[in-house]
Amino acid sequence: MPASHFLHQLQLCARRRTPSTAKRLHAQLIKTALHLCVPVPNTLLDTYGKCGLVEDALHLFDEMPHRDHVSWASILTAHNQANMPHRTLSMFPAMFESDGVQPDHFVFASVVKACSSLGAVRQGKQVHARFFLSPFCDDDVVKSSLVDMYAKCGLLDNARAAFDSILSKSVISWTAMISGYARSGKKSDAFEMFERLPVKNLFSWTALISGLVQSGHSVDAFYLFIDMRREGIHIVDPLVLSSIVGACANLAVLEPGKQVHSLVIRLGYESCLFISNALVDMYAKCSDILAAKDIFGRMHRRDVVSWTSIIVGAAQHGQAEKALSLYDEMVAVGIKPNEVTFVGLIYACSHVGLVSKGRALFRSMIEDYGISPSLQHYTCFLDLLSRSGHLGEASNVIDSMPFDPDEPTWAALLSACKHHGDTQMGIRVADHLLSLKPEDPSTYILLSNVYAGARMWENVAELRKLMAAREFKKKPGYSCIDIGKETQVFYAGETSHPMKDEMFSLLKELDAEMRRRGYVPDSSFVLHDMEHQEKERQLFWHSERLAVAYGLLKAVPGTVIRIVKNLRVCGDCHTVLKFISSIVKRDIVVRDATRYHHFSSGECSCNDFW
DNA sequence: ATAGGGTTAG
Repeated sequence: MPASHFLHQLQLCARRRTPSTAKRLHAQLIKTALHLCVPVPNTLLDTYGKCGLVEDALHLFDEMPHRDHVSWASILTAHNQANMPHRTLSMFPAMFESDGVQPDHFVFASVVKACSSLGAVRQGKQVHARFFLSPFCDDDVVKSSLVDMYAKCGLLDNARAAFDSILSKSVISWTAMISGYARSGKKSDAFEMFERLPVKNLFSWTALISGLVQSGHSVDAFYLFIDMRREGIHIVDPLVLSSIVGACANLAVLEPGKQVHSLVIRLGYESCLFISNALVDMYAKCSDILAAKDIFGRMHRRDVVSWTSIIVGAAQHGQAEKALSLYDEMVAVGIKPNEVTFVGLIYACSHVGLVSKGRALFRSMIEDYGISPSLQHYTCFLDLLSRSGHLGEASNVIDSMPFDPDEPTWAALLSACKHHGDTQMGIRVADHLLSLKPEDPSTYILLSNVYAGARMWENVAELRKLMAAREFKKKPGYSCIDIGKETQVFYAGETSHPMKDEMFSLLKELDAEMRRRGYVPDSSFVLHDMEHQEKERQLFWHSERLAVAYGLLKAVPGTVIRIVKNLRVCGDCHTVLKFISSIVKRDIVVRDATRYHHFSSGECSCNDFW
């Protein structure tokens, strides 16, 4: 059998990604002693890489008596493809230091890509300099990868300079630049480039749409997706679908989410792993945890993202025990948790006050899985400790952690001091928090309550001065509710709605019944300086109450009322919604800025902590 | 023989 036959077979195998065939061909090559004939070793290396067998590729690479720039390009690319860009960068210097081989344009492209996936600007710039001085400095492919590298590192001007230096711009160069602008939230630049792009393919549309989703412009992304469908672009690859499912998740819009889901089914991508993962997350974020569980239950294959999505979903919906039992199942089937999984797990423990379980998980994360805790892990853990009254331990953790605590961290501790009546510590924390010049209006409410509780009026006065000086604008609160196919948005204090009279009398009626059942309005959640009566009136017109009233009037009787709020639910509305759920015997689900509240028979899934 | 753009969980 001639060597050319084997080369052909290997290339076929690389294209079809069939690792077992690769190994069989390798064995046959050794038997026929062809495995040393140029270019067989390099082709084998490439095939192993493409089949996902990096370790075998590396073994082969180490044994090679003679390595040229093609061998190097292949092994570096293999590591990129195996999602090990770190190894690409750590191996690269040995190319000239040990083998005396200079990088060519293929090698440059691979190394720049590795810098790009790691966000390693410093090394990226070094490679750029080396490329600039090399004989390959005119190569447009390397320049495209530089565009991507700078854009991913947030250096849009450098990316643009690289883009402008490309002599003959391909659709790939354009896509890299558009994606860079979109991901960085430079919406108008992204749109302008996209308009100028002469031929738009699925890749270019996907780059713009997914970039916008990542930078929080999910509404724009959604409308673009509709344009793309109208243009008749064939969705031959499901990646754009995962972005658009993600857009529905970000916006917490269940109806459009369901429509996208049915499109996914029509196009035949429902069983694609990362699409199912995105769907699980979308349903959880749209408050339909049952649908999320259903998708998860029907998945043929589940990876760490699938498990983490459902664990985080269960935790956020107040189902802590479920989250923890899912974790046991996940470990039992041999899936290794990662740092995101532990965020969900510690969050779950914090929800139900499982202190020792949370401590054990925090330790296990470090000791069993070698994950060093991030600020987010510390924040979850601190939340757990302080909520359950372990204030001293929480304060020790703050002192010993390798991060500077931020506003939410101190605020969580302060809220716990208030809740557990530790005035001494509360005042210390409050003073510290105040010195950080907080940004979040809710921090001021908390501080004001703590100082007022301790009768420290001069501090309350100072707080007011500070707020006036900072002139921070309170974001207007709004709540959305879907009735059938239409969405209604309610702003706080809204008085122009066509159904306002009916909503008002319903709320009045419910208010009377609530007071009979022992409800006392808690106006400490109203920030502004005003008369007591006026404060109560303000509470009465909070947007979530308007949305609930509308839902009770318009939604099909007996169905779950789902509301999405942009800010956090205030403490008084939280009490009111619990009362309403028991008075009208309806389940109400509110997704606020930080968590999910399932109100049912007078109780809430968040255990009254939020 | 080898390279560059779009992908899900906090």
